[in-house]
Formats: sequence, structure tokens, C-alpha cells
Amino acid sequence: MQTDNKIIRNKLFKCFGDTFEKELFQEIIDIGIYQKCDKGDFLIDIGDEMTHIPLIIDGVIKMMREGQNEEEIFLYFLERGDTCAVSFVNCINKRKSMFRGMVEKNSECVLIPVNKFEEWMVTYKSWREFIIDRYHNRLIELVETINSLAFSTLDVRLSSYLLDQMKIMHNKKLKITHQEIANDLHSSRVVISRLLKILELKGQIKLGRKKIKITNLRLVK
DNA sequence: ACATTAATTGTGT
DNA sequence: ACACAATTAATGT
Repeated sequence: MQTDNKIIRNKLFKCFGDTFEKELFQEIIDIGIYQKCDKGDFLIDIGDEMTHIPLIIDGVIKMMREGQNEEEIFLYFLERGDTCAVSFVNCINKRKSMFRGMVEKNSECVLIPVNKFEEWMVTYKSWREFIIDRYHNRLIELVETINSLAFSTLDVRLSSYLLDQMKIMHNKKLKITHQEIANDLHSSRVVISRLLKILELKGQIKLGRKKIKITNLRLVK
């Protein structure tokens, strides 16, 4: 690893230590490029060439898709132990990224060059299984997103969005504005404000300026 | 500490 | 969806 130190190694081990066999883990240490990114950075943007695969060892990445206009829609989060699974296929085919990955919470990752990625697919069973497993998970998440887009009303989507945020941030207090939620869900701020108010009146959340506290939120469809 | 401004949220039509 | 009021945070003096 280029920026060598024990802390990174330990973090990496915490996330992937029992996923990968020893030799592979050592290779990751040797070859991987450590990168820190701050909130708001783009880890990957739509149209970017994929040259590396990130293994996320800390923080949260928000993946989204952009429509024709300028609007974005939230797809799913990546957290520690995850990797940008969709980029695998893009890498192999030398395609450009379909998604945008924005750093939601200060993150750290280790970048693996594509050629190593392909090599390890053949040489390491644990790598192969890891990739397939993560790809599978992404697919499930995407199907869930599609389901909710197609069949759920906005209030249900909002509730599940809040629960999602809570889970990924490991915090019941969300620092987020109504406008940001509206952008993610492809709705308008006013509508989100109203739905949030209803949730507050039901006693499921507590609203504050730039923050939402989740008290008793349940998903009832 | 106070006044001004900007950003965020609430509500009626 | 739009308009505007109300509230709160940020900044300057």
C-alpha cells in the first residue's frame, strides 16, 4: 500500500479480514491505493471511465442516477465492507459509469486497479465469491428501489427513506433538510414538508431545523 | 448585543 | 404548484 500504516491495515482487516484469504489480503495491502474522501466529493461520476474498484473501509457513499434534466434520484447507499458492485461489469467491459457516487459521510477506501480485479477473479476463490455476493446484494437493492418507485406512494417511500438513513448513519437524529429529501425522492420540498408534518403529528418523528429525529417510525404499507 | 440577511420550514390557495 | 409568512441560523457592525 502506498500510504502505508497500521491503522489502515487494521481497518481494512476489520472490514474484509474474514472475507479474503491471507495471500489475497496481503496483495490488497500491497497493491491497493488508499484514498480518503470528504463529504460532498464524487467518488465516481456518470460518464467516468472505470479504472479502479473501491473497497470501502469507512463512511457512506450515496449512489444515484441522473435523469435527462438535472435531476437526480437516490438509488442506494454503500457502507464499510461494501464495494461499488455495478462498476465491476463496467470495468470488465471498459464501459463508463452509469451512476454517480457521492460521499455522504467522510469516507475512506482502497482502490484496486481493474487489471488486478480481473486477475483475482481467476486466482482467488474468496474474491470471486465476494464479488458475486455483492453484485447479488446490489441487484436486490435495486429491485427494491424499483418496486418502491413503481408501487409505493410517496409517504411510504419517505418513511422507508428515513429508516434507510437512520440505519446507514447509525443515528436516529438525521441532519438533513426537507429540500434534500425532496431531491433524493424526486419530489418537491413542499410535499415533503407536509408529509413530514403528518409523521410528526403521528408521533413517529420529531422535526427541527435541518434535523429530523426518528422516535417511533414504523413502515406500514 | 443588536440588526441585517439568507436559508429553511409552514400553510393557504 | 405557487406565493408568502414565520422561524431560525449566519454574519457583520
